[in-house]
Amino acid sequence: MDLLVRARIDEMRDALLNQGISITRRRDKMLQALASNDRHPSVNELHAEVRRWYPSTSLATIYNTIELLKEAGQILELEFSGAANRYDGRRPESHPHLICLTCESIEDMDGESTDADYLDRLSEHTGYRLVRQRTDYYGVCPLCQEQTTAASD
Amino acid sequence: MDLLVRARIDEMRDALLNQGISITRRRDKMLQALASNDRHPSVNELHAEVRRWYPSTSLATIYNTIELLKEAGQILELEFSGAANRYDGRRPESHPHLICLTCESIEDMDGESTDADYLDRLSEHTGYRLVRQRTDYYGVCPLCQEQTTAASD
DNA sequence: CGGCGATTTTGGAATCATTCCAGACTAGCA
DNA sequence: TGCTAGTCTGGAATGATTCCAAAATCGCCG
Repeated sequence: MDLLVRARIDEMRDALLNQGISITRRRDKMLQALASNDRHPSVNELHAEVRRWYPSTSLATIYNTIELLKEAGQILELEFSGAANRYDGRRPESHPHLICLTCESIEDMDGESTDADYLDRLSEHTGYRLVRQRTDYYGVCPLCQEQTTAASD
Repeated sequence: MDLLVRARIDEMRDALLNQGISITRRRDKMLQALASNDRHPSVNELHAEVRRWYPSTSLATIYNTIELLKEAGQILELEFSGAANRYDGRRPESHPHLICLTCESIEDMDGESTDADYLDRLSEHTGYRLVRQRTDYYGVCPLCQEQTTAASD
């Protein structure tokens, strides 16, 4: 397994333990699923993955674990109204994404994450006590562009 | 009525007419509601507003009109998964918002909107054909901070 | 004015992600 | 083995959004 993935899993594990939350088998599988998947999985995808090992796992457990991870600041939630939310467990700090409106793929964009300093400065300026940022770009990914072009020939 | 509001209503009206969409009485009220409300109303709030004039108006009509406005590029939709979507009919181009996690208020942030040039340059760089951007900052607004402080005394 | 076809609107049902909850289960420990 | 706290399940509840067929309305022409 990728060293970075393993490191990330440990990071999440430690963060949960620090909050007095135990790492059950299902939770552990979920951390693995999150750390090793860079496609920003939905709850259903995580559910399917954990089920491969523990078939009795219910959806509620996935939602529950996501809640715990959010409280520990170890997961980034991308909200959508029409479709299911998507999650980034690899980089929990705010960072920009490229979202394809056609195939619903989501990928991390180059560029650094928003750091606390920046939010602090902006908090000063706006009067808000800012805690996170969301920056996403919507469009059509290269692959979907190709397929559209091909289809119209 | 504010001149800018009136101008904005005309702008939306023209955009719809250009697409061959007629301005019915309900749609007209909805344009007024959108142009004169800077709180980023939800569908329910728009519904309530239009109902003040046409009490029989159904929710479906509001959703329907929003769809038309989206197609005409005349409204900005802010999606949320837990809560209702919110709409900005005053500035339909992508621009950043300040969102209060406590009272759910949303306000426009100072600063210019994302212009097409910027998206074009980023499209070049990423390979995506980008059409819009979402940038929002989440935190606690000044008013809610006050109230928290007061309550803890 | 009266009727006609096209568009709009209604109201209720359907969908679907998410949340809630009560009861069943499990792990760790005495 | 039995206890307790924490976990998990399965299903029901919630709520925003979408869908759809029937009713209402509009613009237009005779």
